[in-house]
Amino acid sequence: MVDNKDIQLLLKNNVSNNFFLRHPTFVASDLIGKILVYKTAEVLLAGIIKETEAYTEDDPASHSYLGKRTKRNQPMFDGPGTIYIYQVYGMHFCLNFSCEKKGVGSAVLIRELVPLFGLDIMKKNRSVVDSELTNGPAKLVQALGVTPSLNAVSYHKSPLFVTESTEKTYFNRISQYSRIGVSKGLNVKWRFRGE
DNA sequence: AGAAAGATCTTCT
DNA sequence: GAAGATCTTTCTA
Repeated sequence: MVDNKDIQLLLKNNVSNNFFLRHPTFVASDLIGKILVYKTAEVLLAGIIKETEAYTEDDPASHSYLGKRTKRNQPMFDGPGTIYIYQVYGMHFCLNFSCEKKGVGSAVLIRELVPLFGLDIMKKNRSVVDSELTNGPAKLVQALGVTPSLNAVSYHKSPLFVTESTEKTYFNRISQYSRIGVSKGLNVKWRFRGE
């Protein structure tokens, strides 16, 4: 938990332009412990990123496998930091940030947050107990009140962005696991989790 | 607590 | 027509 002064400080430490211009496994790992912020005229919400997954073009579990573009996955190719929000199972939405240079289809899925600021609004958006607010990719999207209207928006111009933590590392270590909910690509440990 | 089913949209076969 | 980067509710033990 942080107070108002802390959160204002956090807003000033945006990650650099080159942050997403790397292989998604590096980005996914480095995102652990950083702060995801959603700031609009109405709300200011933030959470510590706890779990992520990387997806690439040569990855059979990825929407961008073999570099194939579709109407849905286009934001994955639109340059580093482009927001990619897709719908899963017909009813939920998941948030990703595109990685690597424009034209390469890769991304990092945000899977879990530790709620940090704006808990009251998150609760209103989800009506569940605190521990269930943002512990899943579709849950955190709902808690933040993010909608697909942000899909394909560049991270630099969006109300949704990532900042450095002002504290030293929030987690003791980062563990790697196989990804969740996929039937292919289970040979790589591209799920990163702060413990 | 753990398993199963239901909700219902996009993509690929 | 089936499967999927999921979550919630309901059932069973």
